[in-house]
Amino acid sequence: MPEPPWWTPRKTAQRRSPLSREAIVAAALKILRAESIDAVSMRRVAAELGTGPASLYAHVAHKEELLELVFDEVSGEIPLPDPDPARWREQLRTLWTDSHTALARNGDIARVVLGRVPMGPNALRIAERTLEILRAGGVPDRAAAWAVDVVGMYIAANAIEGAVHSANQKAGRDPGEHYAAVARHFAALPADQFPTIAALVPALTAGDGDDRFAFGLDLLIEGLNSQTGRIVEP
Amino acid sequence: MPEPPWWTPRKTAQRRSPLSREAIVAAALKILRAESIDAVSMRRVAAELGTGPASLYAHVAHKEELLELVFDEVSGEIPLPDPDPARWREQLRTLWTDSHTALARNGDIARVVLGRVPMGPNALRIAERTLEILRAGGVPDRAAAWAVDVVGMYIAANAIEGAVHSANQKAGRDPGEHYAAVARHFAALPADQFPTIAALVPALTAGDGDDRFAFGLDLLIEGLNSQTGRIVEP
DNA sequence: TCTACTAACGAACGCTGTTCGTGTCAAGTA
DNA sequence: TACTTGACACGAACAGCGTTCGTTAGTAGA
Repeated sequence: MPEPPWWTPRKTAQRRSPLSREAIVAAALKILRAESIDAVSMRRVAAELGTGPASLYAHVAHKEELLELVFDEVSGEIPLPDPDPARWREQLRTLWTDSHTALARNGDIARVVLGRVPMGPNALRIAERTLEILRAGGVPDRAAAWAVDVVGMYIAANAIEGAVHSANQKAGRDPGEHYAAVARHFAALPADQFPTIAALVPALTAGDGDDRFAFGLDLLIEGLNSQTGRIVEP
Repeated sequence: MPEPPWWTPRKTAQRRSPLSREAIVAAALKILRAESIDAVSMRRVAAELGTGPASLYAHVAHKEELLELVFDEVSGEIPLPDPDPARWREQLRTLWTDSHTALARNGDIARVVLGRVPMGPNALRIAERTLEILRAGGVPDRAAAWAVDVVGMYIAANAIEGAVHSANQKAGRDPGEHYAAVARHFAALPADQFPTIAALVPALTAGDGDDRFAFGLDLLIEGLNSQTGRIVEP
């Protein structure tokens, strides 16, 4: 029975792609790695999966929730050491450096964690292990608890800095040239107002992001070490 | 001489408002303080000045440049101490705490500085003074230079965290209830996988943002103190 | 008085996150 | 086997975004 030609023809009954939360997170992570967190829009993720933006909202409440899921996925890449009381400082340095590396490797993902306590399963596993190591090292409970927070922020801030840096590099802007321009600008500042900056230009432009991260991390760990065994009155 | 009626009549020759970079920055800062950095759009700023968004681009290159100008304006609020070698640690704590306070008082402005070295005149004045104090305290050049970077990141990350927190508070969401929910969630975690988190719930939820900021700042200053006078081989 | 020039501006482009209503398929039930 | 129900994919739309283009208006200099 032929239908009237002005009737809308039925859609071709093509099999629907089985969309899932995992597939959406994977697509977002792919875009994040290839470009940046700004490139991760609901439309881009949907296009990556061959569908429209509205389809994602059946599996994910907001864009923010999606980004938190991506963050936890990235957190799963961080290797967890078994606590060894004799090597607690070394273990913390490794764990925190690995955390920084994992975040920095995945674009500006660290942006989503600032201002929000990450509570995904992988993030909690890391927090648990970190607290165990700190306690094994004799750091008092409250210092240990706050250290997780404080160091987490430090790691995130550094990862963002590193991500911006490598994004510039990827965009073809030469970071060496940038640093040289900064150094020139510092050296050209009025000597009567900025004598110390001018004198410290070599120190200010020395080292890369990883060196600076390690420096700050050592300060924090050294600070924690000086708290071991100390009784803190409430 | 009457013109053909289909010709467009001349606009009423009204006096134009004198737009300026300062006025634009002031308007942006006003919106930032009243709401958040997300509310600072070119359209909102223009509307605040009774004009359209295109008019701003004669005075400011991008939105980013505008935000950097706003950041430097905020940096100008931070009081600068005169270096006193005997009190260098106390002076650093004051300067850095004041920096944190100034940023936290102005919404999420700290967001603009992550991934970017602030080089406005006020930011440079702070860096200069900070380096002077560090040197007066006997901190080696490279450690002093990197400390400015490292502590700056720490301050910015904390200010963002604090801003998100007070934004939630302003939006009517009770932060106490939020913390209680977090504590309940921690306590409800499977005890075999997360014994330490469960045991440390009181410590994990103790203190407010300022307490935690001060704790981390003390770790950093203590770490710097342990570097004074130490010769670092290149 | 006429001419350059600068700044203000209206309109538009292509993008964003999110919602609504519709459409379609698959499983459950009579 | 026929029918209902529920879940979910999806097109279209909304209001907002940063930025650019071409035009217009007011002013300073010749």
